[in-house]
Amino acid sequence: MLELRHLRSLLAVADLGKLSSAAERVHLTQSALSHQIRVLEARYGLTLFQRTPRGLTFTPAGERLLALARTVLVQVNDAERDLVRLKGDTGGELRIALECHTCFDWLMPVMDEFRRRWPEVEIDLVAGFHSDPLALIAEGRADMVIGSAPPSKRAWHIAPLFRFEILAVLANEHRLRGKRRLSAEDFRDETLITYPVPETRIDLIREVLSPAGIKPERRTAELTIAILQLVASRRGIAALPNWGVKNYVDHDYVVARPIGTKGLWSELHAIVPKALKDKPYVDDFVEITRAVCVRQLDGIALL
Amino acid sequence: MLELRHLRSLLAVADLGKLSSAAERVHLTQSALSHQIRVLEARYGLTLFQRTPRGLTFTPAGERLLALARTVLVQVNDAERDLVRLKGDTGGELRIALECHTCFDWLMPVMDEFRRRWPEVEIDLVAGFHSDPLALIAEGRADMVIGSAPPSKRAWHIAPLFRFEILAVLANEHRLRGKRRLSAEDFRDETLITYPVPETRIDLIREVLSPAGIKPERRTAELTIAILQLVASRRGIAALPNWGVKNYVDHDYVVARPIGTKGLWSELHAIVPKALKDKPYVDDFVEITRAVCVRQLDGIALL
DNA sequence: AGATAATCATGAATGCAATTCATATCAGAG
DNA sequence: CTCTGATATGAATTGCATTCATGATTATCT
Repeated sequence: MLELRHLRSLLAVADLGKLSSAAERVHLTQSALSHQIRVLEARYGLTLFQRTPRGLTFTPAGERLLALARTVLVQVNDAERDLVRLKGDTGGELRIALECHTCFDWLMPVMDEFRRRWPEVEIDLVAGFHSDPLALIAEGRADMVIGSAPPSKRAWHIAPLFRFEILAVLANEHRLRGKRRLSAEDFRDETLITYPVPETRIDLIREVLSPAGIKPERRTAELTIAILQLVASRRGIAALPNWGVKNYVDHDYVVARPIGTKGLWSELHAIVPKALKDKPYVDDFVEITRAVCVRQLDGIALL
Repeated sequence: MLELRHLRSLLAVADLGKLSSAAERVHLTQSALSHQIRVLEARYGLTLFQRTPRGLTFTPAGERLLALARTVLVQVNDAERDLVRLKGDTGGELRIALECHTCFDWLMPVMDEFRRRWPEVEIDLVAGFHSDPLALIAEGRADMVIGSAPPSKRAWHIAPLFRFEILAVLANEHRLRGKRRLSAEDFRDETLITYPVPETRIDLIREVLSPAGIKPERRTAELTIAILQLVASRRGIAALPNWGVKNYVDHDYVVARPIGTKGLWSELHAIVPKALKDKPYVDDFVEITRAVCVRQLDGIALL
């Protein structure tokens, strides 16, 4: 008998293309998923997937079930959200403080979807950037911080969002453009163009340059596009998320290079006070964020 | 985690109002259903039903889940039907022969729904009434007979539909109207108004009157409404299904009385040749019939 | 009232089916 | 030809839904 569990698995396979990754997402082993699919196929006497050594692709029958999964699972989620609402304790506010400027790029669609799902929750951005955004929570001026590494875990509830690579961005004619990847040394005589935040908040400086004892000139700009203009007109180098510059690189406006031998990676988390942890809309915000970002941000990896 | 099994149970409870009957329909024990519901309620921290000693009624939360069940399960059925279609072997014809005239009353909506679901199957009624409808199947002139008791079980596949009571129908001013129930003896000096079919096909005669050696006058009419007119104008007594006369009784056009001490009950089955048994649309036809009839025919009991 | 007949609830035992574990198999890349 | 990364498979295991046996509750009948 068909169960939602099957549909959830199907959706995971569709999203990730491979049994092993899909299995992880639904908290099963690859073997379990394989068995599950085999049972389904036997039940209907149909092949649902074409097996290839690089993953699974859906047959028409598989597609039909997948379509069912998509519509049904959305309805199930909607219903469960309504139940939470019926239970009360659902109103509230969610004032979000950002640790990094680039988050703006994806936050708007997330907030739109959130407002649709939780009309009775007041969601807002805390204006401006602060040296210690976590303090904003402590002071009661924010409810959630979206930012990097979790600090103590004791006082806060931390929901992992995703990982992304920070790339060095160069002008097309830059002297370093020939290099496959940049090292700390390469930054020595360059001007670094950043958002106007303290050095400790800039991963490149904190993780790479400071340890190497390198302290390049700095110049700041508020907007990503302004930073890119400065880079393109050869005023210096920037370090930006891969998904933030992809479009500009694709259009040959600038070039991007990994930093260090393994690349410079950064993680984003949603941090809320323990008291908010059980508010149902907090989990949902995280879920929406992950879904939206994985869909429209190229080159990120969910945590 | 919510599963379709839960939604199926919910739907059964909604339809039948009682755990024990609902349990039967989903092939579980009453206990299992009770546990299942308790798990659901615990999961959402909500009460889904108000318990009364005469059954369960839905709370708003329960209603919400029930609404989900209704939409989702329809979609699941549609999808599964599409899968069957994708597998092929789905075209065909379904020529139905009726054993009793009253079946017309519910057959049309059933056929409408069937055509919607199986557009590629040609469904038709075999015209006219025949003394031995099963012979029509043998002769290849029909694919399904809807009628009473299964004859041999060897040669045919039999799907039970429902049970209903046959009531004696009297004019409002009839001399027998004072009696709570009618016995065979009561028919002795009456005229029996029936459809124009052989005596052996009339349950009242076969089961009640013949055994008692009573042979009343007969008069026939083709249409139910014509029979009722004859009854109302005191030309005789008729014996008709409870659901067929309910409306007329409710409007005081005629009165209806049970026959014999236990009432006279009849069963309807769908009979198909073994060869057709595995055609997917045959099962679906039966399912549609049962669903439509239980919804719009008052006083029947599914078999 | 008291007994009766319905209903649902509950806890422990059970059993089955989904899952895991360990391993095989397969295809393509280097 | 091996190594890597994927799925498949069979047997063992386990988790959890289900059953069994009984209790609790409440309306109905006498």
